[in-house]
Amino acid sequence: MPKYTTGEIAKLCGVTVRTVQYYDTRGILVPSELTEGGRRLYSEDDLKRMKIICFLRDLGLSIDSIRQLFAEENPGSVVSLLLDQQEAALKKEIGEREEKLKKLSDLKAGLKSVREFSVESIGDIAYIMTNRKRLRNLRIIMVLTSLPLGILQWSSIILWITRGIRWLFLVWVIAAVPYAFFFGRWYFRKMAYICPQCHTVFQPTVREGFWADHTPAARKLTCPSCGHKGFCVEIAAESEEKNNAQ
Amino acid sequence: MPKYTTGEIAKLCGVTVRTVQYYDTRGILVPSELTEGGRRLYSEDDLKRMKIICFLRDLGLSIDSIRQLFAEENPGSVVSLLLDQQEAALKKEIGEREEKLKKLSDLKAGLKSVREFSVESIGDIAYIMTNRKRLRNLRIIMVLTSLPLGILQWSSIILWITRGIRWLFLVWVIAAVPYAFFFGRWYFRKMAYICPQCHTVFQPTVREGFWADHTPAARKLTCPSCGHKGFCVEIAAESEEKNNAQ
DNA sequence: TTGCTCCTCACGTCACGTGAGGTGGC
DNA sequence: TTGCTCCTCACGTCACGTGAGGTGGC
Repeated sequence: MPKYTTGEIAKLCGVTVRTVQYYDTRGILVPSELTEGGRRLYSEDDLKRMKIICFLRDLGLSIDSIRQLFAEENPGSVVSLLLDQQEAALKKEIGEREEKLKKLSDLKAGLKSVREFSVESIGDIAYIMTNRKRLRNLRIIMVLTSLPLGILQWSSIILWITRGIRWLFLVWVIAAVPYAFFFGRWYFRKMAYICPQCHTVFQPTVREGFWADHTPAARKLTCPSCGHKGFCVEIAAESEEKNNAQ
Repeated sequence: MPKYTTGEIAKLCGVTVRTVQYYDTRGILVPSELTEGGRRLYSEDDLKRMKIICFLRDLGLSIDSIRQLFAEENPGSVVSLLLDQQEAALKKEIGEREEKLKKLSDLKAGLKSVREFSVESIGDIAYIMTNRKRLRNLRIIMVLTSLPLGILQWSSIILWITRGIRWLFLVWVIAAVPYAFFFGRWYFRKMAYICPQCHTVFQPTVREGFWADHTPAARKLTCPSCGHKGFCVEIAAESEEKNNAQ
């Protein structure tokens, strides 16, 4: 019957000597013999056991789980439980990492649109990312509520040009003015803007916001905190309950 | 300017007090003020910084990476590098976990075919799994080399039955006998079997293997180690170089 | 005798969690 | 004064890696 030293076991199983020693101290692979000098000697069975241990570790099972399995009277029932647990754990870990990857690529995309990068830009982008869902919802509401007026606007213009009918255009104007007034109030209460200079989140007055130059995602405003005037990214404002809670 | 305590910062960022304190000792979020009693006080800027830290930690960046980013003179160049590294690391981790999942489901499938489970069965299945590729290759070679003889066999039988021509069958017999002889020698040098009793890997004599009862994956053999007679799973033997190396 | 292998401490890793025992601040 | 929060050690987590200093075995 051949006997293996620590180093031989390690080489045969593709691990370090330290690992073999460690499994001894953890009690999952105790050498079946010791020399007078205190050196570990492993039997053929020990080697087989070590290979099983390495295989299970390679699946990600913890040392305690492996010990449990070896200690169990009828391991058949435990093994499938452990494997199912491990499968679930691995799937969860993969899910977490995929979520992180998603956030990473969002952040990267966000960074591309930043002109002058500073570490604080990351905060802005993070803020934009977390509020994006609410922002999208707000924009959908916005488009839907202004749709009837839009249709009215264009049909009245077409009628005016093609048939010379002007009264529908007048109807639109009469409808549009109060709509713009109430809509503006609603809109600038729901929206907020990030100053690219001092990274403060602020809400402009309705008047300033309404008349400000803007793109689909930003608006040229003056930051009330630092006085900087420039295009500020639009985000959804914190919800009112939160503001009240403060 | 409001000042935040450790607990407030923790609550606003969704972490524990201990984490906020820890970031202080690690030097990535040092409070801008201390009370006379030694309590930490954080400014508005500290809060913003903490939010950035939490966001980056949520992507999986290490504390040292984050420190690096804050310390950098022009962080724009570093940030994309760090994010790319992190993306690669996450993808690698996902890949590793998917590999483990694959092995797990292979092991589960293997366990289903085991009648009487013992922990050693795991070793057998692990062994089968690692050798499976070579086994498949050997079986492909086996099928391909025996294909011409098989065609000869069946065409000779058909000719005999339909037209009464017997000489082709004789040709097959003359060809098949030496083929079987050499093929058997080759086959049982390449294959090995696992004893279900003592889990030893062994190679039978050509004679025993050749005449043994068998299924596509197992063969009824007597284990030279423990004397157990029963169906032993077929695997690819260790390659000869390895045997010589021992 | 000379390398080589192995031995046992003992500390380090990473980002905190968990008490213990004490104290600040409303 | 009473809770509540916060403070600083200091140890634990998990599976080893990495020396240091010493020794066994061919």
